[in-house]
Amino acid sequence: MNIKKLASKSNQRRENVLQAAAKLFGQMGFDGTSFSIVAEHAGEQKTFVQYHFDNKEVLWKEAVAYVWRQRNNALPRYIEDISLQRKNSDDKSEMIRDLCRRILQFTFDNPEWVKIMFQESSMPGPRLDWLVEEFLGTDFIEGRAMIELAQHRGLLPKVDSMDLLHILSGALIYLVNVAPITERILGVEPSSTEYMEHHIDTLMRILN
Amino acid sequence: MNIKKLASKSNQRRENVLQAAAKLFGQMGFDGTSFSIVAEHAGEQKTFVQYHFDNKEVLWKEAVAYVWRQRNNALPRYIEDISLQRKNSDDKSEMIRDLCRRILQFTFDNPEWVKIMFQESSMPGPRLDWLVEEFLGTDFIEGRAMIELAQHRGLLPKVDSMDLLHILSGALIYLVNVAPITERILGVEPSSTEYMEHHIDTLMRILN
DNA sequence: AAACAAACTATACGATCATATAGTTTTGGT
DNA sequence: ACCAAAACTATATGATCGTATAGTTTGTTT
Repeated sequence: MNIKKLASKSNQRRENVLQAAAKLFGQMGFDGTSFSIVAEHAGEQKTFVQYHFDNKEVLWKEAVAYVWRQRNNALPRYIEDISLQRKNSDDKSEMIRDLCRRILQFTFDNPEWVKIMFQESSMPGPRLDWLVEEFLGTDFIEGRAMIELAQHRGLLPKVDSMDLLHILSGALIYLVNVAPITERILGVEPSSTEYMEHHIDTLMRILN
Repeated sequence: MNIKKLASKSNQRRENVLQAAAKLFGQMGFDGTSFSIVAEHAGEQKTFVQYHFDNKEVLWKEAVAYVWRQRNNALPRYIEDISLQRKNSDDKSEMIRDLCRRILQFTFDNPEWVKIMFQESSMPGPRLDWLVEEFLGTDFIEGRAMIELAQHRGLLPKVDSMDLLHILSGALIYLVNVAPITERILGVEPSSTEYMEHHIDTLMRILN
């Protein structure tokens, strides 16, 4: 019954709308995204979108929740994988490097979560409050806890964990955020494996 | 005559509009900013704004140029100050720290340039092309040159200069970008001198 | 002071926005 | 087979968007 509901044709159309909405909200922002555009990108009627999502704020919230659901499906598993995968002390540094790699890869594949976070942070208001309460609060706290775990194992320098979280997040996310600019200026593709690996190499060298 | 033009009452009103427009474009994005809102915030009529700036794209470009004019008035001077200020080898590390401090301070005071850069980078198009050609191209090249100068003087680790530029920029800018979030979660004010100094301290300790 | 250009404003227009409501189709239980 | 409810769609409304144009004020030159 639950499965049936999840797999139903209706829900598939609904999910399509959420996917399109998430992408568009990330690209065009809240104001730049309209029911008509979302519907068009999802191959649906505008009224279909409005039927399933009462108003624009509801659509936005559900789209954001959709994005974070994907993020939580992907990233925590990475982290568990990594914390379990402590075979010998040789590949200790390999662990943190792998975590960076996975975060970078996920963010390149699903940049919406960062875009939306930055958008709302640029324009603090009720939507940012909701974001913090719903997702960002725990994200920050868990991120800090992970940093402290890595520090305790000697994988990261023992500086203020919140600062280090910001520095690391910034270094990784900035790469994704300015990727279109870098591509235009240097003529390289920052989302390519080679570029990412090179960037992480540099980051790791600095951290040791 | 030129001075008269710059100081004229008319030009003062025009500059006011540009200031309001820059702030609003940074906060609300291109789509979220309208002639009426800009006019309202500048204390002018909508048609006054439209008279001076033929269309929205012109208004946006002139607002961006206004922001970069301010940035170039402020930052390069800092850099010159710093490169001239090499008294003894003791305060070498103090130089790079001071540069970070000034960039951070300027960005907290004038966050528009980062916001606009990220907005357009999220939604690549003709506006981003214009931004790159007009400002970002030289910014990147000059930034890298400055990193390499600092590396040559032994102030920064000798890793890939472009990567290091991204890492440093990211670490500094991310702090500003998530400041409203940090404030809500930790209850501290990231733009305060104490927080900034602490953050830079951590960054410096990692870089040495 | 007359004339003319530049600076500014009032008004209007079509498009599109978010939203509301009334109507139609599809579905599931009996 | 029937019918009520759920799912979906067609159409309408008022607001605001960017833009255009015609009209008014202001300033300068002669």
